[in-house]
Amino acid sequence: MDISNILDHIYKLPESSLVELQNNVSEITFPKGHILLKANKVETNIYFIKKGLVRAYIERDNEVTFWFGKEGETIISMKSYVEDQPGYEAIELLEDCELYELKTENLRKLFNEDVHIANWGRKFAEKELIKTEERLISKQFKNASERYLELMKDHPELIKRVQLGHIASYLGITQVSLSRIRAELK
Amino acid sequence: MDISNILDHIYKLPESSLVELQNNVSEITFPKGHILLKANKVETNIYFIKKGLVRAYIERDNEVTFWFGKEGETIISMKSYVEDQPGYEAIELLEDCELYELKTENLRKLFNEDVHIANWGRKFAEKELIKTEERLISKQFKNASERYLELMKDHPELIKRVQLGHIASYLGITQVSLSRIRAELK
DNA sequence: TTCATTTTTTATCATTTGTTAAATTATTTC
DNA sequence: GAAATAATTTAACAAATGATAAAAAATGAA
Repeated sequence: MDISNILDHIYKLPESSLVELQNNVSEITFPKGHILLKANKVETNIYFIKKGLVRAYIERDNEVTFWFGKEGETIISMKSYVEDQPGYEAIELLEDCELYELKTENLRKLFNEDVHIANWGRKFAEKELIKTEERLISKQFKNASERYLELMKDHPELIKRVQLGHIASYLGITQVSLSRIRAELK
Repeated sequence: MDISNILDHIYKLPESSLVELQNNVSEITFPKGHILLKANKVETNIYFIKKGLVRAYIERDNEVTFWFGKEGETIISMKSYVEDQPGYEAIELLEDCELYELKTENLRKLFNEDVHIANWGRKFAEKELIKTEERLISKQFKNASERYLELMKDHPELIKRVQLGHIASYLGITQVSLSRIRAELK
């Protein structure tokens, strides 16, 4: 997936602003298993996924995956990006990845200089917010089995590309529970 | 809580932009019990709470409260605001309220004209996003009793101002379960 | 292919949360 | 303040999910 498509898909930018943003982006690749981002560190970049699959997770006694990112999506440590503070999450590459890298510092400059890019940044946060809000509500309304069916419906490819342990923790249940749910659906 | 404090607290605005925003805001009051916003309707305003307390909820067979707003906070139907589509939530006033009203249409104009206001809007969405993300993670990590303790710690005043049925549904459990949890904590 | 390792499933029992109904306590209205 | 109404707690049982362990299946490496 091309960088201009990714940027434009978030919010339609005038050509000059799009070019300005693209000028600050560089390409980089990492192998499967690479830890792109460690917890408790301020991350100074954001990334757009050209190709591949990643997960964001938090480690305590257990390890909880709370986000998957695939082609076209943005990898961002919200705490770093918004508050310049260390984030709680780590990012692991689940497949070999081709990424576009953008320095947060440069993006901030563009936010202050270009009203279109500022609105692009606003739209990005707003869309992420709606997605997160919908997940929260889904968690409040639905039991584990309903949430699994919802995920199968909305993101069938994830089930194929990601191992069940990660899916289970994303759904907020144990792997054993997910296995049981799958067995009951047969 | 004064409107300039509320606006400024989200993101420090230059005086001229602050005035510009304030010029589009009017005051309005509603009594306790008033339904400010109905589900499945495009809401054309956003509100800032000068005084009072509200909740956002969704109705299905049961009724689930997923947000409380108090002094200084912003009442917004994200679906309406971001996508111009009917929202799923209703907003009920839990106390008599004094609100500041701002037409989404006017705000959108300002976003396109004033880079500071665009960044103000960006910061607003980003901060809401972090709050929502933290709630989602709390839901994924903690059991009901831990979530109740967390709420008591972070928002002790809510427990006093809101009846337990609403608190319970906010926490994602039944009122009976919350009662049991409270009994066990004694 | 074969062996070793990892992932997924199955089974059993424990714990948490849900459901329903009734009892108690608090609040509102007259 | 008394009666009516609403909110909260308690109790008993049901359902969902967690924890642990072992078996089965899938994957990867030599």
